[in-house]
Amino acid sequence: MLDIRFSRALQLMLFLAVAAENGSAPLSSAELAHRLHANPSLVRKLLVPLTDEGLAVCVKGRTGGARLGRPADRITLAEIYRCAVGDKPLWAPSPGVEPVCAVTAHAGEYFAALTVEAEEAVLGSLGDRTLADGVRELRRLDTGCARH
Amino acid sequence: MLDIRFSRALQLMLFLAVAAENGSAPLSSAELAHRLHANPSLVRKLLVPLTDEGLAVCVKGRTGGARLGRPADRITLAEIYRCAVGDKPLWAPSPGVEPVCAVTAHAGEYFAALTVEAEEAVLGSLGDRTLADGVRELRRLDTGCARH
DNA sequence: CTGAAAAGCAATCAATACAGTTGCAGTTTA
DNA sequence: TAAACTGCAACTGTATTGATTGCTTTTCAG
Repeated sequence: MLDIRFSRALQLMLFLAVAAENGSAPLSSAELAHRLHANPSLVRKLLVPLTDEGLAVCVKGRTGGARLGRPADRITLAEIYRCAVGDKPLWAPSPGVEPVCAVTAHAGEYFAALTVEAEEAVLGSLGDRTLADGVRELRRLDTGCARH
Repeated sequence: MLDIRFSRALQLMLFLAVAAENGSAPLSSAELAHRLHANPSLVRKLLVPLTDEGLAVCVKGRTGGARLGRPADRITLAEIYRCAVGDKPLWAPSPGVEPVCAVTAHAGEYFAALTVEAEEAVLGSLGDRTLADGVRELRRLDTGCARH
């Protein structure tokens, strides 16, 4: 399954982060949609879990829009990941019907433990990076390229 | 999407591992299919990448079937994972069309780096465990349960 | 106070990856 | 030589999820 939700959510938060740096007004879903090449309604759907967790804040009404819920250096990519994929496990277990032997009886259990461990590894790697780091990295890539 | 290929491949290899321990004949795809509650043809499809990498060996003809390609203590779960999911990245990037600003220009690059790092973390966690460890763990879970 | 501009939300459509099946050709051995 | 396998290609079905549409509600500028 090609899941692009994390990628989308990350890009969205990066936009909000640079807007926060510039002190600009909240970004409307239409503005974000344009930058993401997506539909405003889709952007609002992506924002739901992010606002639920306080990573973003949406203000309604005219002149409304979205902005960061906290400073970018206090938002980790692990948090964004959790919002984007929700409770979906990293890997799905094969549909376990009645086990046919002693070994398979606990295969589901074993696999679940593996999944948890792998997810922790992923979150660990993402937890080391903040949104502010991401913005810095993008700028570095950009200026590095501009030199050529 | 919920990808159950790794789970299936792992179960398959566990079956082969216990068969190897018992010194029994190669397991036919029909036998494996029965234990996995699947179709023999589907099992053979799952076996293709595993045999390509030498983790399993399939012998054709009457009395044919599948067995481990190496001792179970020299097969890591990371190898099984790689076979099961192939080149599919852990996360897919959002379809990157023309970037609209300097920040997004390298977002794909940045995201790819994140993906690689996360994949390495996952493979690291899986690389610590061998198939033999898995069999031991399943037995432990089984006897632990039987005591109650 | 009123209209414009925004978010929020529900229903629905559409693309696609993947699980699963069928059928047959090739191979080996009892 | 026939049975019991694997190998392989083509196909179908379906669930997930990306994406759209069309509303209602909220807020603020003028």
